[in-house]
Amino acid sequence: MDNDNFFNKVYQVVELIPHGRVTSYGAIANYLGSRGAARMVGWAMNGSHHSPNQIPAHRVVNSKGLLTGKIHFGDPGLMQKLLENEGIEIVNDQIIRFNEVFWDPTKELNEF
DNA sequence: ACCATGACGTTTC
DNA sequence: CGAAACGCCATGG
Repeated sequence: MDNDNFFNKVYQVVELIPHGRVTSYGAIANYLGSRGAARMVGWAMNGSHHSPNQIPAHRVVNSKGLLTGKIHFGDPGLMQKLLENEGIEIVNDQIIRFNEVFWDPTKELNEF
């Protein structure tokens, strides 16, 4: 049984993403302590289907705000639809005002 | 134990 | 500004 592994951390952070906000793989990886572990975040999302909870992976995009993982949703376009449903504008698979909807765990979750 | 892959990121040419 | 290469860490075979 795995609980405190890298994956679970990613799941937690992704589930903590507020409605109408998005984050990037690198941001999560950085929050986990691994700067270059962005790939692992994506890998974790790949196993998100294994998670007992629903992982809003559609709120996780790459640093460019591009919906790179939309293909893994089963049907491309679903990811964009979900994001648009939350008030996020997307054009050409790219998030508009990505800087405004960007939610950084290391910045938001990090209390000071 | 080693090699290959992966929904990325940063740096360099 | 655009494309390519390297780096990064973890999982799977």
